[in-house]
Amino acid sequence: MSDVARHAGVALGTVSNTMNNPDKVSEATRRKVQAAIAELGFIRNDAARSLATGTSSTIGIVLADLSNSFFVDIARGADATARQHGMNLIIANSDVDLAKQSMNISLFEESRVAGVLLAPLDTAYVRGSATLLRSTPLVLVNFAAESGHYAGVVADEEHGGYEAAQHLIGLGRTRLAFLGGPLLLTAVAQRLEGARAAVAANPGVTLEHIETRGLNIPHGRHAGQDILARGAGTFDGLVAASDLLAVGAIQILDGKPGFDVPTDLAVVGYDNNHFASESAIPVSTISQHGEEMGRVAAQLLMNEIQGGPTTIKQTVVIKPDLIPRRSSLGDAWRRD
Amino acid sequence: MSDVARHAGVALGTVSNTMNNPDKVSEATRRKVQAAIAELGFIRNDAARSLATGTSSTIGIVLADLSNSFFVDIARGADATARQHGMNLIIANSDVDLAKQSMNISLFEESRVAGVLLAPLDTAYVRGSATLLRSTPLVLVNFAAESGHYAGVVADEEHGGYEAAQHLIGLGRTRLAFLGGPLLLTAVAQRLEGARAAVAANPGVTLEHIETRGLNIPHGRHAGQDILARGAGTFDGLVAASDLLAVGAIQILDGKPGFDVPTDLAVVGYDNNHFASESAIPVSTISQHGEEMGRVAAQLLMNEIQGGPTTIKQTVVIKPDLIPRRSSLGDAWRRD
DNA sequence: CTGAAAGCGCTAACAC
DNA sequence: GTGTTAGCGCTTTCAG
Repeated sequence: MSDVARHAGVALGTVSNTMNNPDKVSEATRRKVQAAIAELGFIRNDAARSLATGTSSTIGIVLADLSNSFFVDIARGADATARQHGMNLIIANSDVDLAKQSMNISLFEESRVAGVLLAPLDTAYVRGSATLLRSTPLVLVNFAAESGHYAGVVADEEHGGYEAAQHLIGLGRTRLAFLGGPLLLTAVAQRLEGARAAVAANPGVTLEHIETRGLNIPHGRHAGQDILARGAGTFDGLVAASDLLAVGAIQILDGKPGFDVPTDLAVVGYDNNHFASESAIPVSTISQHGEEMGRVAAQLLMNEIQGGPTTIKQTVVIKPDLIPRRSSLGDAWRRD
Repeated sequence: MSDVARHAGVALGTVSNTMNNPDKVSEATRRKVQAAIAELGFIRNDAARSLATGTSSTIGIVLADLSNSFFVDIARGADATARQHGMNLIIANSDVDLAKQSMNISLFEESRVAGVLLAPLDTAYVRGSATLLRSTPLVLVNFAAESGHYAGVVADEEHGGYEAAQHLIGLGRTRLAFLGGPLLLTAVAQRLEGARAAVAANPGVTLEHIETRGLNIPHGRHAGQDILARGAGTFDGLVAASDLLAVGAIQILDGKPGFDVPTDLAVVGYDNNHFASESAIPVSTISQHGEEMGRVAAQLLMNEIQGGPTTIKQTVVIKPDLIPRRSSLGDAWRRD
């Protein structure tokens, strides 16, 4: 930086000021300094800067699984509001690995980011590792903080499950199945609770839980075989805990006599996975609004960064919404 | 850190050593120090550390579009080899925005990462911004550096296009169409070249280019309408420049008389998009091996970080591979 | 605006 | 192993 100062024929402090307090520097000298910066290819050392100021203008987000478009949406939302506040967002991927998640958190902590957003692996696996961060502001995304120690934003999973089941019931379906598991995934358990609540509110409607070992397409295909074995007419409505599950089941069932989708069996998925609308039969789904969750989470983090540790740690709940498509509406649905 | 030293009853230098040169410290004192660290919740300040050493153990990757699973694969591959070398990988998303891309590069440059990987927006839009980085080692992914100033890893797009067309020709198809555009996307242009080369090598086979305005599903649907208008039998094989394009076209064409896929029209896509195997008709595709590209790119970067600026800037070419599925093989194909 | 200087938290080198 | 110290590149303050 002193090179720049010499090259521009100004004082070192003036160089610093043109970068940080441009209004304290006259138009003319500012341009001289910037010319020198460009000429020398000077790049300010952010490590030294944040050492000196004790602050940083970047925030980090730790994502459970980048392969899941839901998390990418969260990151995109967080990035948008971070930029609005003049901050940068950097991402670390835990890749469904608890050890990597811890490393990523430490990484951000040690590099003294202004704050961190954490979209952790599913709750059941995390509970217990209560103390996540002490000094750095931390906001949880898609995870309900137990202790109230952290601010956060979560989706109302139960509401989503309720909406899904209620949609099918509204279409006249009475013999429902809920596809999903394992139940130690709290999101799945809550979605099931919501579906049960909808059924309980509608006399004459039944719901059976078909537990799966996971939420991916192969699990859906496996469950599809089970449903097939139960015989046509056993169910006339299917709530799947994920879009992938729904697609897998549809791949097996649709076309088989007595299992036409949606005539014999109306299907609703969950997540609004990006390809759900492009699969063999576009899947009705529950959208969790990942991008909005990211925006809100980043906003909570900004509050905390500015407000200090006294800021109240609120948890914002985002309501998911139904997006009906062909798998439940049939020909009544049309693309766009 | 001096707090830790006092708390453990050792010298400041010893604390530094237990973290950086554990072998220079006796077992006993090392444990004392670590206990103090845990007790005080001490977190080493990486900004100060990298200021003092002039080095960093994290590398950054700037990705053109996180929504595209190809880039996520690249990041995953890079992360794997970075960890093998004891380094951390942080990600910044350009979100198909040139301005964000520049900001992200500067961000990493200023934070003095050990090196950066850049998977940039398509070449045509980037050419000209020749000087990307001076001081920080930089390796390009999925982009052919013109000047030889940067190391890089790219896919052999022409080979991919050749393979796709050759696959159809091998199946006895003779009236091919190539779907894709705009041609100022160099990847598309090169894939088309490859397809043309395959056709030229096989007398009696023809290929017509149907230009699209983009590579997404709606563009594919639009092109599908065009093909439909041309009448049944005009084409018997279709090479699409992306899986999304292929899916869109199939959505329109399959089922229409004379357009059964693959009987009347065999289709090959490109990218091995994660959902390509789960669409209405699983799409044959060309896989670019994103994860391997990421691994190789990170390895090149490691070489450069260790070897200094004298390291030769090589460009590694990864050959894409055909993954045949139902859209070209028909019933001969079985899942897995 | 200049010029000088203290200090951010750490590493690395020194004599003991 | 200890205790001390210079210095990484920047910000910030102060008198002029």
